[in-house]
Amino acid sequence: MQKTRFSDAPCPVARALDRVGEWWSILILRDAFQGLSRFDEFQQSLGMSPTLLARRLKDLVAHGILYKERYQTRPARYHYLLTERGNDFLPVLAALSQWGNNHLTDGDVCALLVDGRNDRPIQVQLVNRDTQQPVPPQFITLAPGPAASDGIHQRAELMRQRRLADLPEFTKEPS
Amino acid sequence: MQKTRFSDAPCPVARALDRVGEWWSILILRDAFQGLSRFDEFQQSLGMSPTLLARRLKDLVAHGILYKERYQTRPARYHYLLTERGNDFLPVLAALSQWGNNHLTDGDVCALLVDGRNDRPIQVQLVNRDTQQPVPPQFITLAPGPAASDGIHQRAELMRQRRLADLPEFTKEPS
DNA sequence: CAGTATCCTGTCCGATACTG
DNA sequence: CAGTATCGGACAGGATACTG
Repeated sequence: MQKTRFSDAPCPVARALDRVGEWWSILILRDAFQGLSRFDEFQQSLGMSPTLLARRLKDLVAHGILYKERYQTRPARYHYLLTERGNDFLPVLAALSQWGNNHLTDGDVCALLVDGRNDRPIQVQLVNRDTQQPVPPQFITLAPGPAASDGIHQRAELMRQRRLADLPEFTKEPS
Repeated sequence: MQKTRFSDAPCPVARALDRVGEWWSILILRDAFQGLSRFDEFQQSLGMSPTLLARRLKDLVAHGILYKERYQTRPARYHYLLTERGNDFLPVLAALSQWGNNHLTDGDVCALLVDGRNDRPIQVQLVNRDTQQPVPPQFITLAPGPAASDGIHQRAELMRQRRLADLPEFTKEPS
């Protein structure tokens, strides 16, 4: 809305960051997935100023990630709910949460992904779209698509060769 | 390093954002996964000022996501490679990329996830960790872990009930 | 309850210039 | 090539007060 730094970038990652790149936006979405919907619920949970919260909510609504709905007429009460686009954001949150839990906590895990039907833990995984078979991360490349520039194509090809040829290089740790 | 806004937050998402919350950090990682490693490669690809790039690289190294290595002695040449922690970040990038491609492009897909062994497209999926079976997103809840507060537990339980009881609510689109 | 209106500050970031 | 030094602007974000 007010900022358009990467909104016209061809890269989907950059475009995504243009929509949800602000810290608070992602934390708001996290809370939305945990069931929060009202203005004051977000404010209390996140401890942010109403001004900024209003700004972030407005942006998320403008980008079609949340939508605002009046759920009560007298007095008027609103809540913010996830659109389909917003719901589709869950895997990002899941991946972020999984990474955070694996690498950034000291054993005090505080948020887990579970299947609400049976409380089984969930894991993010990368799978072959056709076969549904899991693919080890070291084989995956962020390949450029049709809209990418030539330079990117060359880089990507080089990277793929490297990863396939010399896998140990990519699992090596700093000395 | 210089900022510690959420570094002590119990939520893994918040902690993750504390490490890679800056726009450029994620874009640097994206490029790292595409094979870039040298300072000037990043700079040229991202078009950012050397000052800022140095700062971001330093942060990523400090957080153990990249590591700096001299690959040539005379003259000294360095490159930045992904640590294991950095490599584990791929699912996040994948999820972000998938979301961006599905929702934020006008058909001009520019980056795809593929299995480098056979060029098959990759998809991010949420699966049951034990059975490896895919779980539909609407059943997934971001449940609080042991370290979460009571309030969060209550919210989460409420959310789970809502999602399980009234699924249509969560797939509804704005009028 | 659900925000808006202001004011202020930190810092993210850009641009340019310079060094081993 | 691989950065550091410095300056300045824009804006995210904080704090407080106020309204329907």
